[in-house]
Amino acid sequence: MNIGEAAARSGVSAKMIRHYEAVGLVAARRQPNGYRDYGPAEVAELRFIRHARDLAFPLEDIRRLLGLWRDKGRASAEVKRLALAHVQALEAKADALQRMAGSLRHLAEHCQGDARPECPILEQLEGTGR
Amino acid sequence: MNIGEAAARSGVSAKMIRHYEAVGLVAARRQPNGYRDYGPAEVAELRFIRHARDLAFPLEDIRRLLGLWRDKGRASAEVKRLALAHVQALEAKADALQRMAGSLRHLAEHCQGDARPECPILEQLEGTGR
DNA sequence: CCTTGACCTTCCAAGCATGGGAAGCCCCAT
DNA sequence: ATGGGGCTTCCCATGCTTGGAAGGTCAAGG
Repeated sequence: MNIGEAAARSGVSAKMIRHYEAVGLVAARRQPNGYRDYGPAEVAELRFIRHARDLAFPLEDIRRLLGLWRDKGRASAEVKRLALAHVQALEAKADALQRMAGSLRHLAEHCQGDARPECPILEQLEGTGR
Repeated sequence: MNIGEAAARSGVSAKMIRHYEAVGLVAARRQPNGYRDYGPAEVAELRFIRHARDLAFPLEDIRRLLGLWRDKGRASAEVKRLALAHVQALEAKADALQRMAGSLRHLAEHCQGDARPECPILEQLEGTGR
């Protein structure tokens, strides 16, 4: 099948399918006319990538996950290790964002938000301290 | 003062100071020899930018915040509006990350993580659903 | 047979914010 | 005058995705 149908079936845009091929994630055969040719196996791999991206795995992680997935004799310990490391990264990021949101929200609560210029938010940003 | 000292005093790298100038955030006078020349006002603006970046404000928001900060007759309502919108964006991102971490952690908990190949994580990524 | 439109190909670029590095100029102390 | 450190500009890379331009390919219909 052509790239368009593979995109529709996998939920990965044609643009990204070409990109994943360029970075060596999913190889595609070629039809005589030069068009990329996909079978069910490739579509499944693309879907796998999409699901991994939905969990915000970076492409390098996905490369390893794909390798493990293809390897029927893999050790699930390896997969779990990757996954838990990623969970930690996600939680660290989420915490950082949550902290920023919290302190900014706190500042905003003390801002009148009217026509006058006084504003603790700007004062905080201005401050020399950290 | 030269860019190096402005960097040290503001906590913004010289690299980024030049970038902020290139995108029109903070203009710098020039010394006769072509070096950028900074005074306390510019250093304060750079510090302002750094603090805003510490709260993950995008540069476009910072551009507006800087404008409001310079405008002594601003309405704090405008600042508050910007801040709260950003808080929402931060919390949305944090929630998304937290959700991903949660579901991935859940999957990992059901993975034996031993030498055998069975792995619910890979099975989930493989799945056609969602 | 020829046109049209939908599909495919490649390459280039932007976006976000930051950092790394090269080539060359400027200034000061030795 | 020589060396070193700071300054200048310019290009490149990161990570992921999307956009467009210019052109080739194919099927349907006049």
